[in-house]
Amino acid sequence: MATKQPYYITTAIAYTSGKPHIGNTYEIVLTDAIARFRRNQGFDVRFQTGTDEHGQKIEEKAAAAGVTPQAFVDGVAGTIKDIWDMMNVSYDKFIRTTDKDHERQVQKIFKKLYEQGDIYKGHYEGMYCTPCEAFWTPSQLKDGKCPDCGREVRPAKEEAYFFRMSKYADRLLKYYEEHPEFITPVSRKNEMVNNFLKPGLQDLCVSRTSFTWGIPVDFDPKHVVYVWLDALTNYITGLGYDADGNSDELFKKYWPADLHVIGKDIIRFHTIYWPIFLMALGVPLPKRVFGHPWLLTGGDKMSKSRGNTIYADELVKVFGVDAVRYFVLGDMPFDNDGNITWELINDRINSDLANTYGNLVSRTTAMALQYFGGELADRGAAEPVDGELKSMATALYANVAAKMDECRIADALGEIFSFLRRCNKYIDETAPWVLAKDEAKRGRLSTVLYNLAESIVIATSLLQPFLPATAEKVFAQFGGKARPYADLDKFGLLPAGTKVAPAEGHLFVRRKFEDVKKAYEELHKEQKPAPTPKAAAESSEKKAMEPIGIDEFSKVEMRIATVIACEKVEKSDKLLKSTVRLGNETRTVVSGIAKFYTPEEMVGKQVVMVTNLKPAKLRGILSEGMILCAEDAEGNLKLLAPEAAIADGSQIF
RNA sequence: CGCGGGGUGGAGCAGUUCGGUAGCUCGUCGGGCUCAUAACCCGAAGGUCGCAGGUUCGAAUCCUGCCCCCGCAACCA
Repeated sequence: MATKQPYYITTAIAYTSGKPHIGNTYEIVLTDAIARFRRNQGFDVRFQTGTDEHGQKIEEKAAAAGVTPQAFVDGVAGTIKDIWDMMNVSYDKFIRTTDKDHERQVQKIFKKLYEQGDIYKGHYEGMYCTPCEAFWTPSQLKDGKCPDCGREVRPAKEEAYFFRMSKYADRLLKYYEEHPEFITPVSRKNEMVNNFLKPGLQDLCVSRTSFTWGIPVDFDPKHVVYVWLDALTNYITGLGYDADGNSDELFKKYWPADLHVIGKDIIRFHTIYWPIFLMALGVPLPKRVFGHPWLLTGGDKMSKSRGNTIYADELVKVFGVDAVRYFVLGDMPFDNDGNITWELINDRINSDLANTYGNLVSRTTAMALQYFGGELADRGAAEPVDGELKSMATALYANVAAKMDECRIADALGEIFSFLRRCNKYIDETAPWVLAKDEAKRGRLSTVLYNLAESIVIATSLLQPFLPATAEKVFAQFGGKARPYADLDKFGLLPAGTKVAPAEGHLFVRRKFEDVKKAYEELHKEQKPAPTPKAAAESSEKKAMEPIGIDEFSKVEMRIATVIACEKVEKSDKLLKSTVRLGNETRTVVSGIAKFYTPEEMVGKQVVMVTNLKPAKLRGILSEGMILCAEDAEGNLKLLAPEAAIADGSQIF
């Protein structure tokens, strides 16, 4: 191969609203493993990742933290990059949607699509309920009135730009048919076709006027470009795509992408909107989109409010980078969501990495050193038992590559570990410690150890994309070099006379779960009072608690109230509707505390209430205040109450 | 009837597209070995494949109905 074949692979860009958890981190590690594997196969790989930094949510978070949106995203993007780097991710480009050249291209793309008629100016249209601040379609109305509050609605419009999606639907369907591997796993394809394409594509809203933290539409600056046109185009702007036709060499070389790795939740955007945008731009479509499943904790989705979030850096502190990489890669099913808990990780690391792999390396090293001073040589004393080992070794690469081609990463690792187990069995079959007792069997003993070392080099070469740092350690012990993938179909390339070096400690340490638990608790003890300075997102959130003057505080009116009646809000699982007495006035308050208090418990309780909060309607009920609660790290809520009973309506200051 | 995913031995998962003896890893129990990280190797127990019908010579797999769990959406002032 004179020139290497290019291979362009990307992750979704991470949203900079906060510190990414292990589920987000999984995606980047997964992509890294594929990228490294392709490099080892001889592809000229370009691997791009980055951050998605615009949008209303970020604008709000930044405001809450008292910083500019730019300062906010700078902090979070830094945190994300730190985590990616910690995980030993070999990306070539880290793009941020606030990069100037990206922003400029998005504006150009928007304009181009507008000028050629794919984007048009329109408006949301519908029946508007002013108190609810919501649009309704005629079919949603109940007896011609707001389905939420039952009040009158009026026709209203809000200006926005739209992309004409339906125009390209037929071409997209044809592309699906001609490229059956485009959507991986294929089961998702039907979902897309049946749910979105067949019923007819709706035009997509591509601009907003309700917030400003975004890329302005240059010819109509009260609009900012809305999410997908901004975010998805990173894949081409990161290669230097130019809407006017002056694209960089990089773009010409690497586009179309070979693989977009994304979460299953955004498959729709990558397999419908993204290809359609590209068609409109006259740019070739990516070859494949892999929608990976999610990592759940104990079967539940990770979320901060649930308090079950697991972060990569915590896991790494306890287990090490490669062990964490191994777990997320090796234990994730292809099509269904995977499960991650501290106990599962520990079990997996102990049995696979420490027992099967680490111990294999360890015992082979020990015997080579003990019997031959570390010197390896195949003395030609082959026996029939060797055959099975060798044929499995030489077939391994093809099997692993086949799984990798299907994006079945866990299965690829499974192939390698089956082989490593076979190696352990080979030791038992050949019983080198028995051979060692008989001087006449010395040749055979040497051959057996040579075969083991050779097997370890082969397996480790294939493990390198998954466990890069570990692989380096093993190569350092066994001849210093990885085996080129082109040579993996041969057995016996390790030069005679290669010296096995003693190990520097164990590759992976076995741990009892109690010890892991202790380490975990230790970690959380430290973190609570003093957050690590590294967690930029968190520290910037803390900034929201900067000092305020008494004048600002006194704007908040808080009073004591007694709950005189309380019921669950129908069809909601978090809301309680309480009627409270505030001196000679009664009010209705809706609170999200149903998970922690029953209506019966509430009645008769004295609570602390914010009384001058703008009333808001929740689930159709007007809430005239806010009952104060304290929240712990797990998201549990406890009501605040006066230390002793006091008259309703009493002021708090 | 808002949308979607799922229910397979104690745990985590394959298998379901194109029906044909239910498979893997871990755990448990018994045995072997001692080079090795109480590791390794062999063997065993353990499942009416959520429930009920149906199609079929035959269903985890196809059809119908139902139950349960989870995610999204709405709601967390």
